[in-house]
Amino acid sequence: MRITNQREIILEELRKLKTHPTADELYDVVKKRLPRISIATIYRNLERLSEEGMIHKLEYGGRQKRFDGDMRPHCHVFCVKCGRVSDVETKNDVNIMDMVLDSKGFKIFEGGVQFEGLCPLCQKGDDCETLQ
Amino acid sequence: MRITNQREIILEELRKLKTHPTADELYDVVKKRLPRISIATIYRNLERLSEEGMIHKLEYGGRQKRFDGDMRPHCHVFCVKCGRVSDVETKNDVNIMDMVLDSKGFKIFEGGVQFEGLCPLCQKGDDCETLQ
DNA sequence: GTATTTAATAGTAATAATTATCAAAAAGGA
DNA sequence: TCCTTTTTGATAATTATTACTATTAAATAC
Ligand SMILES: [Mn+2]
Ligand SMILES: [Mn+2]
Ligand SMILES: [Zn+2]
Ligand SMILES: [Zn+2]
Repeated sequence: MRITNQREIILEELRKLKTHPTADELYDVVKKRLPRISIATIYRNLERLSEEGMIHKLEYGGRQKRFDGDMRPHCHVFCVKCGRVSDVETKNDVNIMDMVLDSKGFKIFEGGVQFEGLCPLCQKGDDCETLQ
Repeated sequence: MRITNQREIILEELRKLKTHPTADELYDVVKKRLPRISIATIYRNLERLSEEGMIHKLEYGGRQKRFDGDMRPHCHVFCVKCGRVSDVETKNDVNIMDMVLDSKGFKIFEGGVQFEGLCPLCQKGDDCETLQ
């Protein structure tokens, strides 16, 4: 995979963020360094980088995918109201993959615990849906 | 909640299916019994039934929502290629909620294990994306 | 039983997120 | 440098979902 300037900066900015941004949220950040970048380039590269195993694509509830530059294994919680995602610190004494008894023919290569909840903002009753 | 004919048949057909159908997949099934039903009625009722806790809405970010008429607690695996969802049988000896050490201000009310993998069709290399 | 109110439906328009397309530019050799 | 391949920016197209609205059906009041 070629390391273009766009690709490098997208990865760099994603890694800086601890917010698990959506494509358009990351677009807003990257635009500050590359004002002429296209949203399509963001989508394309996030897809590509996750294929290459350099970032995580988070397909949790909510209508938008989110992305994570932190490749260390860890759990997430997502807000069922606004879709925000946060890391969760957990005890590390369970091997999830060992729990499977029957996967109905699916080849499983990843398993993780996901929590659902309300983010601090949504707990306050803020209508933060639109900020998502 | 009124029990209309449409609502009843949507619930009935969803419960028959073990496939975790999308709204449009269920639409195709229900149409056989109610040829004049609207896709909007399917969406509306699936939303309503899940609000009432009668069915599960399975949300995978950036993908079509899927629905499950089986309310017994169980785990799912979804195919990262085509989005199909299947039940996973698991050992039932872990209390996920006890694993949390720090949820960064999120109020957590549910936690579950979710698996990612490839469905039997996608393993064969079938381009089943369109059949989804 | 008929009138009035309320909820649900079908059909379709609007919206939001993502993906596809394509000509131009950039990257990486030979 | 010249040639080939990859990537990009701009935008069109698609997909999934939600919103809207006139009509119909159900429930309740009279
Ligand atoms: Mn994370
Ligand atoms: Mn299920
Ligand atoms: Zn929230
Ligand atoms: Zn598949």
